[in-house]
Amino acid sequence: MSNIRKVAELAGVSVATVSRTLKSPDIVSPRTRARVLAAVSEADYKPNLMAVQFRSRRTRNLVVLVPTISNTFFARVIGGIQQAAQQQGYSVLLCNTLGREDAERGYASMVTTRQADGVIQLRAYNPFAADAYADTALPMVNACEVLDSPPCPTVKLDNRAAARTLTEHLIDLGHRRIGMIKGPRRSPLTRDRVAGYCDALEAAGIALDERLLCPGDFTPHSGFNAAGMLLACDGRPSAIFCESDEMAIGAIKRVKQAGLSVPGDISVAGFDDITFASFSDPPLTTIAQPAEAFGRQAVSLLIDTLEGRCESPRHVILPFELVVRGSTGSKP
Amino acid sequence: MSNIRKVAELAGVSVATVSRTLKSPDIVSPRTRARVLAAVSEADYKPNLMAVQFRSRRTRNLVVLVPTISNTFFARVIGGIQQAAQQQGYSVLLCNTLGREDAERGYASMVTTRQADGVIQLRAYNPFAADAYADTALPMVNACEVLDSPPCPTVKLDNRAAARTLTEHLIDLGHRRIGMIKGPRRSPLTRDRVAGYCDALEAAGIALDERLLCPGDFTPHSGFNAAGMLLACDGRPSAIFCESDEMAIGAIKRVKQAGLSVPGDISVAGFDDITFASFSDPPLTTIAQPAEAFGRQAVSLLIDTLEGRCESPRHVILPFELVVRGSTGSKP
DNA sequence: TTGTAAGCGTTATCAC
DNA sequence: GTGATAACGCTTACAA
Repeated sequence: MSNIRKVAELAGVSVATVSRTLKSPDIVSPRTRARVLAAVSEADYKPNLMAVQFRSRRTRNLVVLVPTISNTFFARVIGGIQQAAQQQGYSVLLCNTLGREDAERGYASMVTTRQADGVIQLRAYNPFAADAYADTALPMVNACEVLDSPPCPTVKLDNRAAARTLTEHLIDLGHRRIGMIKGPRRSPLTRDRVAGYCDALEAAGIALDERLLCPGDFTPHSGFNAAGMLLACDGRPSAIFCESDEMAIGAIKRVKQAGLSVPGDISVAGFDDITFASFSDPPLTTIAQPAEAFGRQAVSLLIDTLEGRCESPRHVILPFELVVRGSTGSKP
Repeated sequence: MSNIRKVAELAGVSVATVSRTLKSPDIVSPRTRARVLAAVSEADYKPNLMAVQFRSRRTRNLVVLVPTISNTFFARVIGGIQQAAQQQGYSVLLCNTLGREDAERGYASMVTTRQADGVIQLRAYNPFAADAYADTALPMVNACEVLDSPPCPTVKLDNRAAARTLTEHLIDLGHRRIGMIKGPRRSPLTRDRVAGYCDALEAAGIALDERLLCPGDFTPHSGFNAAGMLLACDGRPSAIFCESDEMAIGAIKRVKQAGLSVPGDISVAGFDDITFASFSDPPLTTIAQPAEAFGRQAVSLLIDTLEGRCESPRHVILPFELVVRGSTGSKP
């Protein structure tokens, strides 16, 4: 493998001149520059980034922690992250954590061991040891999910308003008993969405029935199971609001399996607007989020933090949109 | 940030001793070891991996190039990769290429610039410059898709046999006009599967009708469109074999939209057995692949290549399984 | 404008 | 068993 020394020999200059030619071509004389560039291409020289990074003490790598990459919503967020990172000269190291905290910690430690400069988290969990960054800014940004503590820059949806909007849509269709398939209990995101759901009920004068709130884990299977619970419950709901499209797809399967029709007997709504939402039968009513924008904003926030430019807003709220398709209809 | 020198001072030993204590604890005296370890924890010392990698000239990072991470089949392959890599002390840098060759090249160049040791490709494309590794083994392994040239270790399915099995299943159900929604034309994977489809037709004495072969790009949308072509074709098929579950889900939507039932009027089969396959309505008949095994095998093959242990098999063929669900039925 | 040389943090090779 | 030191490939004062 050719290194800078070989190129220097080949061009008959010092290694410093080679380095300068490549970093700031305008400060070397045209003649030298030409000779060096010729030598570079003759030797097919590629700077050893391991050495460059080692010397400059930064990697320009960003770690992205994703709970499940096989969700098209997250995939779109990641697309936005990769695009923005590339534009700003950063690489992305993607980690599919599958919710395993040890995996998250392992990847986050790439920052403490200097393999990456910062972390973008798509889940509410702090992968760093409690006291590691007590004095300095945590090199981390949260997107999609919010993190209560420690405080770090965040880009999120107004989940409470979105959940309220979706619930109001169901109420407008005449539904009074509306089930909700939530995310995991301790998730701040779920907390906000449940609050929005409650807001809508209260505004419509509908009493909250705790039995209509079932927890899930965002997978189709959990949606399927939770829908089974709701169907079995005494005074079953005529509509179900799922906190993710994947759970909604599972819920629809369960409802059909019970011999009921969607939305004829029961309306089902989702959240995220994944690709399969419009291929579901019936197509899903859902909340669309600007996924790519999540990614781009997260990258900006993180790079601002890393490079000490913190005048930018620390919290970004992105807009949502209610997408009405065929899975919701008037109360029978 | 604390470095090895600080720890050495703190423990009153040389940096060499600190390094030895951490790398091979048994060659330092118990007393020294205890002192050093105390200093390590007091200073909260973490070795700077950038320096370690620089010195050892290996990163123990593997780049994984995935066409679309939002496919649950690929997500499972990646799960297998991450698990195997971690066991062998490697980290995974995941790249969602979205089919963009510049992105693939960009990530593959992490190998030439020494940011990673090797590449696992889940697509048939050589991201390295033509002549870069003329003499030495390409630090790359192909999984799922095969690559015709240059030759590199591969882990794949017997796609021809799998396609033949699936086609025979449809023939056994009485179908004679069987449409096929293929992948991109130039894909070796598609070539093999089309060959298996032809094998089955030929064995059953059914003439090949080129009009029943429609290309797609593995997305639900392309399946939807291709199914539209097949429905419009003169002498429309009574069964459609899709080269991916995602396309099958799109095809089912299109068939239903035409007022036809699946499998009542038209049977539809997929390939991959993604999560949504069993949540589709009707649930998909498909070919299940041992996704995690693909990942694990690819990692073994790559690490064998990187570490010069090449006695292991260069090509691994994994088994498939026909999963019959509700989307295929007897010819009406 | 160019060359010399120090230094980034670690590990390996020598001595002792 | 331990310490001094060179080396990895690059960048950047500083000197010429």
